[in-house]
Amino acid sequence: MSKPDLYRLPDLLQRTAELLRLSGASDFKAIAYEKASAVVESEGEALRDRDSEASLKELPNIGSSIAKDLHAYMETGRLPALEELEAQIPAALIEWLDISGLGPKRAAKIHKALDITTLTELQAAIEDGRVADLPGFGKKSAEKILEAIQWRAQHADRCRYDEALALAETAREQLKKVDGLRKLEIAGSLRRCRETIGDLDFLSVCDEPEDLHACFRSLPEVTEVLAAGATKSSVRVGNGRQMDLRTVESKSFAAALLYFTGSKEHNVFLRGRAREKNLTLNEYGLYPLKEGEADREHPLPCETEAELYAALDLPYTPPELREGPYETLIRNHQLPNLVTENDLQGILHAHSTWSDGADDIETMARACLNQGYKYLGITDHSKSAGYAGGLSIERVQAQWKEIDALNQKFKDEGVDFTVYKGMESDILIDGRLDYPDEILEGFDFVIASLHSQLDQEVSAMQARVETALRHPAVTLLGHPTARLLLKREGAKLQMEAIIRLAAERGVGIELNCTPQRMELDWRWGALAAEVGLKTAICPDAHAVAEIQQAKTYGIPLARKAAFTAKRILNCHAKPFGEK
DNA sequence: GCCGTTTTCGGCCCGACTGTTTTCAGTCG
Repeated sequence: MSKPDLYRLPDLLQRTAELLRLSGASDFKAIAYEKASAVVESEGEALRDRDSEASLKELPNIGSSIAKDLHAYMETGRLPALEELEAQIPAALIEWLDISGLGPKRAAKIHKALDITTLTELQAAIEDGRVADLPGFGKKSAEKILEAIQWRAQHADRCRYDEALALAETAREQLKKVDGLRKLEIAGSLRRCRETIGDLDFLSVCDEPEDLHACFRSLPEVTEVLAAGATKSSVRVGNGRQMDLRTVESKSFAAALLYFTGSKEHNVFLRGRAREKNLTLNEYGLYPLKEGEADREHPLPCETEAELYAALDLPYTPPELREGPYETLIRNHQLPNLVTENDLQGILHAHSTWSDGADDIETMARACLNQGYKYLGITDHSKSAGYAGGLSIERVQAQWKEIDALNQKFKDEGVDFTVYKGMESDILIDGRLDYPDEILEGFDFVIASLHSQLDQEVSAMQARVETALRHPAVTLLGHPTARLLLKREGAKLQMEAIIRLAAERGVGIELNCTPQRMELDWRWGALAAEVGLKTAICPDAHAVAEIQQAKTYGIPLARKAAFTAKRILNCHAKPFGEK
């Protein structure tokens, strides 16, 4: 019998937790499964070495009950705890948990009282008044749930990082005008630089909180006010996003910023750490514990997040790394020194009018020069990309001549700037590249990318990409899955094997920072660091205006994926060595 | 369900807001 997939296991445990909540079990029992899910995820393939219940039980947060379950899974590919729950609770009910305002308790209550399981039935039950009549519910609750169901049907529940960033900046400009505003920061997943954002969170200190909140609730983008309290306002804006504004006292700002930046898991970690130090942490501050109670009279004087981390004997953890498997590195004061904007030396991966770019090579190059870069690596499309004006061999050779002439021109002008001859070559259906080897050898660097036939079955797709990675001319693998955020899932690849092979071959995997792509996905950052994978921050610029994507989106992505400047080709003065 | 240098029982991170109540449960972050 083949071995069960371990990568599915964290999801199955997560699902168990959700079903437990719906079944009315103790919330702590559900939390126990969530913790187990995190442990299993961080163990990865190493879990296979634990082939007995006893050795599984040695893992943190795995007790005898879950150990038994995990062992059963490894033997049979089935999780008994989950199967028992699935026998009791209809699968459709899990969807109810995606309805904002409807949690597990009330979902279970409606389900049991009215004997309904689908969202359609739920909607009907609200519309004919059955939900409002239930004890503990009312007209208003029912209406809110209905609105949430309808909204969910209309909007995706997240937006891209770039959209959220633009929205946040616009709101910030307006709020800044309020008199008495002393501090205003964006927190939440946007500050953590997630590639997609659910809600936007603002945190403020203000002498006139009522004015600030009134301004917030009347921003032109606001379509609905969801909550209007003295220190917290929630609104819905045009693109369907929710925005929250909280105001705190100045002395609580650092603790609140930490708290509202999250992630939830990181907060739990920090609170646990505080307990270890006989302290307690909440969004108002860090307090000594006195006989098990917080001594609220004597908060530790921390004005910045860095001081809070220091008080917990931890290194300052950049927001980007406040999720993911970094707790051990944080504890051991071994966080990587993340790349910053100032490390970027040049631009790699840009298109010109030779293929589907809007600007010619010299225009692109001079724009890079003006932005302080030392080089530009032009990578137009290869000949199979007919839709994008891919270059024939003759046109490649003509482009090389133009680049040589341009480099000579810079030299004559006494300008220290280089244009590198690159190519974004399609990876053909069988893994070959788009030109014969003697042409490929003529480039300074080659990015191999998937652009078409993305629905190949897994093993063929895997072989296709691995073949490309083994080609000696390949410098970088471009946007590995070719996903489009919130639109297209992308190619199904076994990314771990690809990252390991790329590192072994000395091939990098690009960080494509067009906001629709944002991959290599940051979730692979820890593995990439472990195997020493290289990368390049690639704006995939099709016009001068898109060069800035390297800084605006690329740096956040690279930081979130835990890259140091050293492992990033275009953070070096000579990105391809002395070639 | 997991955990333990006061604990094998009784904790488990904690506060704001809302709606349905008339003191609090549920949800969210």
